[in-house]
Amino acid sequence: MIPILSLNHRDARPLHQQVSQGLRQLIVKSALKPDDKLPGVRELASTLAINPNTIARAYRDLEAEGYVHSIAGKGTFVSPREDIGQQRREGLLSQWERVTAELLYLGAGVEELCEKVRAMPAAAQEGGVV
Amino acid sequence: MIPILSLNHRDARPLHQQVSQGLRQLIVKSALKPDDKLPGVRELASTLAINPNTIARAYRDLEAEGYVHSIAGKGTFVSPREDIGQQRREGLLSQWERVTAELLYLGAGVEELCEKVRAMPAAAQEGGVV
Amino acid sequence: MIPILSLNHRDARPLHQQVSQGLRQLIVKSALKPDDKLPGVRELASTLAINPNTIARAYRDLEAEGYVHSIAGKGTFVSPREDIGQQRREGLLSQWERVTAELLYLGAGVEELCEKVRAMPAAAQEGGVV
Amino acid sequence: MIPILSLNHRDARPLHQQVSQGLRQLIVKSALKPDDKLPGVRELASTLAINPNTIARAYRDLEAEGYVHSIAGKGTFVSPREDIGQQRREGLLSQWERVTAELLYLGAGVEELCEKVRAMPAAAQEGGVV
DNA sequence: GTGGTCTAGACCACC
DNA sequence: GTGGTCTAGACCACT
Repeated sequence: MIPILSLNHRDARPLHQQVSQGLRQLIVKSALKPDDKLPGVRELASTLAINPNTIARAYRDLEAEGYVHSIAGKGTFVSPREDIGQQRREGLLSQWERVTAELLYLGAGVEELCEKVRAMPAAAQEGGVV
Repeated sequence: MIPILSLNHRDARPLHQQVSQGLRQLIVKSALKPDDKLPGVRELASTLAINPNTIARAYRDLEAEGYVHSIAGKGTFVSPREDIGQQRREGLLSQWERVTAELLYLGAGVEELCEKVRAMPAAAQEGGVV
Repeated sequence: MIPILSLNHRDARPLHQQVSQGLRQLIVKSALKPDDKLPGVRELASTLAINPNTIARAYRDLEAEGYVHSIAGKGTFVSPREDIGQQRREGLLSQWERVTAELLYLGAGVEELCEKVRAMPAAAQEGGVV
Repeated sequence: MIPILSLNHRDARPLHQQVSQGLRQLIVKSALKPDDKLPGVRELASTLAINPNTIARAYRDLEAEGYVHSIAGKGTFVSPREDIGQQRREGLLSQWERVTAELLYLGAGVEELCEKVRAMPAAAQEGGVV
């Protein structure tokens, strides 16, 4: 029982998106590493007390992005970083540029943001890249 | 022919959101400066070939965020930076942290991102004040 | 037959505002408590004999203020007090000061108003917790 | 040149409402006392650099409420408090109760509000009631 | 001519 | 069945 997800039933976003984003963050922060097995659809569904269809939808979306891959009869596993689609990379980058530009407009300092970037990967790399 | 927005009808995001985001970016990049007048609701609607109500919704949302202010009978105008609500600032920052973490995981270099940040405000200020 | 709202079609204020204000008052007076479900958009619309879009607009505005939160596919629910934005608090206070000053000018007694204030929360709490 | 009004051209409210509210506040705070003459329509219009029709509309609304009275050929004058319509009194009181209830719900203290009420009339009464 | 409101009716995603 | 989106078209108030 490695992965812990918290659902916010008062969040406007659909549940399947909350699930997929939560798992994505666990992967990104290396709490789930390549080849780790995700909990089964029914198992996770009962843990979170929601419909299995919702979990399945989340897994399907993550698979389309390249974050995980399913093997029939065995389960769903974290994929290596290299499998993540270029499409997602590009989308993320343009989103990042939009958000960063807005933050700067709103008065965030250039160095302030840079420091935040530098402080971030420490945690991720710990358990990530050897 | 001041503001150019491109809509993608195949995009999953609602049209009104694409419109508001596009305008927000124009403001953030100083292509639209405080007190500038936005195109009229009907005018922009016919330019983009969508319903005026959709534009009105976008304007209303931007107004709630503090990016613009509408005056019945006169038009919709860009507001000064200071009017933008604290709520939006906070939401943006957490979004930025999520996206940045994911980009780093996907192989983006810390210095690469920092350089992008540094290069950004230059462009914004250039396009603005000349 | 939980929530009762009365609309005045001769009132100068727009319908969606009458609806949102009415619901806000029900929340403030604890007739609707956190996590309570508001009537569905179509349901309330047919009860009040107005268009569902108008109700949706009211719900959306209340959501922006933090009074309620909507979940697609489930419904609209009362949010906890803490979710209400600081912006609204500030606006209310300045409005309260204007109105109070005018009432005092019109002959309302200081102690008379104070007594009203003191008498108020009692009613709210009584109707709430029993 | 007694009365000073500041218009906010970025305010969403129509100009005539800003004018009438501004004048009402001046009366309420005894900056304008009964029988004082308001500036002429054209005079105030040129002072504020707006259309005379807008001023005329504001004066007309204030007259309907009983705050002022116009004498053809002479001008517009502040009326005694007694002339202010019962209708407005009632409207104000119900508005005050709504706003007060909401402030209490949002955490304002009973005594905090009472103190504000007590601190208020000091300024008003100075030049007001003998 | 401007934004704001309201109606009527349709379609979609979510659960 | 829920809320969300979008369209089409009408009317109003403000400047």
